[in-house]
Amino acid sequence: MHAQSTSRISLPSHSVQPSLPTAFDLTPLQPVSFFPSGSEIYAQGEKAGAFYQVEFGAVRIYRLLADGRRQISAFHLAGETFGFEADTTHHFFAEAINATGVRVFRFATGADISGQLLPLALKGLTRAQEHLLVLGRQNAIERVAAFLVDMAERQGGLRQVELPMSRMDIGDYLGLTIETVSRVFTRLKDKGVIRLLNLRSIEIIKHDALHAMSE
Amino acid sequence: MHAQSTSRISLPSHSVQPSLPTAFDLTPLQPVSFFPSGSEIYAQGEKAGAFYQVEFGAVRIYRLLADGRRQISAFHLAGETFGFEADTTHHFFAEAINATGVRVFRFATGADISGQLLPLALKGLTRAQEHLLVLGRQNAIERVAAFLVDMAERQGGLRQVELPMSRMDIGDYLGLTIETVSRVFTRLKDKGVIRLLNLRSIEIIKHDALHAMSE
DNA sequence: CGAATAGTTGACCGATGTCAATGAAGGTGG
DNA sequence: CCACCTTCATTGACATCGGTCAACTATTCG
Repeated sequence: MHAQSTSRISLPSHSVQPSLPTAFDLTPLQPVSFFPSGSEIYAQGEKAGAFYQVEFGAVRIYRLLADGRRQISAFHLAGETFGFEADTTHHFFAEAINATGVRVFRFATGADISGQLLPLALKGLTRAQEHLLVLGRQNAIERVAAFLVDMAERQGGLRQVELPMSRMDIGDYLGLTIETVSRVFTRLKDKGVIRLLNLRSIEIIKHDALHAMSE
Repeated sequence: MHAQSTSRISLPSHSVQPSLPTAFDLTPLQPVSFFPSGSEIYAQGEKAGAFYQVEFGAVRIYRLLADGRRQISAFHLAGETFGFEADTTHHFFAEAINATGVRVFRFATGADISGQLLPLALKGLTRAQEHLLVLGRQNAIERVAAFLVDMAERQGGLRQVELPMSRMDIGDYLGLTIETVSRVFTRLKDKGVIRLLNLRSIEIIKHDALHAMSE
């Protein structure tokens, strides 16, 4: 299920806002690796030694329990960076949710890139800690509302929000089952808070109400 | 409820294992600030500009929802470091759980300490992401078992484990109520997996069983 | 020693999970 | 381009785990 990380493809027409303060000079102009839908970018236990920036598409980061229960700790959209680890081993799985282009930055051992990596790591830490509040203390409606607000903000705050991931992915991110996610979507629709344009995109009708629900 | 961060106290007799690879040369020999039980070390919204190393005692990091629900994202024990933020503002509260001594490292704006901070941030990130799995996908017994295993490991893997925090703190860390935490402790005791020596310390009788429960 | 605080236990309830049936959407081959 | 099939999502009935409320017990601190 490994992606062919050799193929070079041209950049997509829609621009990607750079999340990095300055261009990385350690490895200039990395080629973009293409990962088909569902393919693995790296696996738990593998040797780490690079980080990754999404050019287009979307990525899920997750962990598994022995019996198959899955927790998605993060989604990464275009422009976002992931894959750095505390030691030289990956502690999580990374998979392409859709057809996804990823720029891989390998770093030579010894090269000091902590200045560039630290803000990214701290951002990720804050994000993870905020997600802990959602999983630990919010009910199903609040979780879904928080998720939709977050996705909307990361897409520029537009009314229409694209959800590149399945209901199962959303459930595994929010600590819910697909049935509960589906029921909450229906409730939000019935309340007139959102509209379901199709399975993978929604329109936020009452932004304030949604924001209030997410606490 | 602010602690007097001026008082200097002598180091405790029991040694503190350093979690920092090398001594921080930016601000050598920081005094230790003392925080009485329950006092605030910093608050959400406050200006950040330092990080903190626990000398003795224990610290809780948490966030609140508007209605008072609390999620503790981390406990920090002797030797551990906390308090760095993605921007110049604290996003969480930090409180002393018990009488606690903290070494405060202020950094001048501009000073590049990313080399020292990055490994700490990455460790925290991995910890937070692993905690997401617990909150998102594990039931009450598994959560408490995982908590006890973690506390035991952080205290050197001894049979006897000190729990410096209250049942309420444990509940707010694990996304459970105090009643559920208490019931799980009782069940683990009845199964002969642990013994309750007193309210704040337990003995692990069947370490393998406990580890298996935590998945 | 007594009051206040923290923890335990029990009865009951409700939110969310489980299991199952139905419906919608997307991909593939004719 | 359409029909079929597979996959994904929705909806309903029911079960269960953990929360809520309340009473009781233990511990700590003045």
